[in-house]
Amino acid sequence: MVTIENNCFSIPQICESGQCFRLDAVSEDTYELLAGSRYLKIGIRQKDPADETDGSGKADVHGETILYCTQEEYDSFWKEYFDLSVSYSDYIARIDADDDYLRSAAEFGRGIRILRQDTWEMIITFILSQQNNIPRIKGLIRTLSERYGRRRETPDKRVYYTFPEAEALSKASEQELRDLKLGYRSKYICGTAQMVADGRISLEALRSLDYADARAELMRLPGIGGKVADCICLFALHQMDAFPVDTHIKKVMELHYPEGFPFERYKGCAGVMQQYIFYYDLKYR
DNA sequence: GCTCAGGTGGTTC
DNA sequence: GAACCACCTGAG
Repeated sequence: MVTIENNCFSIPQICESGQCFRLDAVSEDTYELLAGSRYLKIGIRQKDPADETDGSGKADVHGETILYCTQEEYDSFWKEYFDLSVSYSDYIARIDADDDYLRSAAEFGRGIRILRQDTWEMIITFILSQQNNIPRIKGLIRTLSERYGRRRETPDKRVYYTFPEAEALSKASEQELRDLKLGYRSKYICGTAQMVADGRISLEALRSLDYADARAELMRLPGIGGKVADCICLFALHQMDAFPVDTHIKKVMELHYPEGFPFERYKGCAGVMQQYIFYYDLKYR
């Protein structure tokens, strides 16, 4: 069991930030996370509610997060996964003092972190995300895992399924996937799984490319355009200059940054700013 | 019935 | 290269 006290680390906020589709609340103060073939139970302990005065939803930022894993598992995997060796306060401190909108967004979502998730899992997840809503995406991933993943048990003897390997998915037919309600994305999943399984795209090689090259390489896969490639670059490859622009971000950009977003100023952390904006817009819209 | 949900790919001008 | 449009599905 590992306890983390961090001002900029909130599992509920990460859960709602839309970067991870296998993190769910199972009770008010307990979450379950599936990552690749791993499972993690997470407890949330609030600080004294009397400390919270404005009821703005920031309450969960200050408190303790309990990861139900060994110190060794934390050191070797989860610490990096949650990007906990990096100070997000430093990112927030870089925000333009005159940019009221971004300052508010960052304050509102200060518990968000950019996770370092599995590349293959993000590729499939964000192909499925197009023209789709979050609950349905989660359902499709669950279905795919149950059908093509491996059955496992948690320490509490609860059953879960690992994320399907490219090899396993490459053997599925388009019709099989359509029957699972993936719709027109079925063809993309088939094509992508085959290209990864037979080595036409190397996931390992993606890690060593810079942002522009990784993005271009990802876009060779069917069903992956600029937006989805940016999501994979940010949430899996940790390319912090990736700035996925979906319909919501596009509207915010038009409204608050008609002259263009200052990417130069936020070199190395534009993706974090995107997440603050996305989450703020999602919750405030 | 119609629109919309975190888009992509193909066609057209 | 910008502007269409089809594409599965389920919820409101």
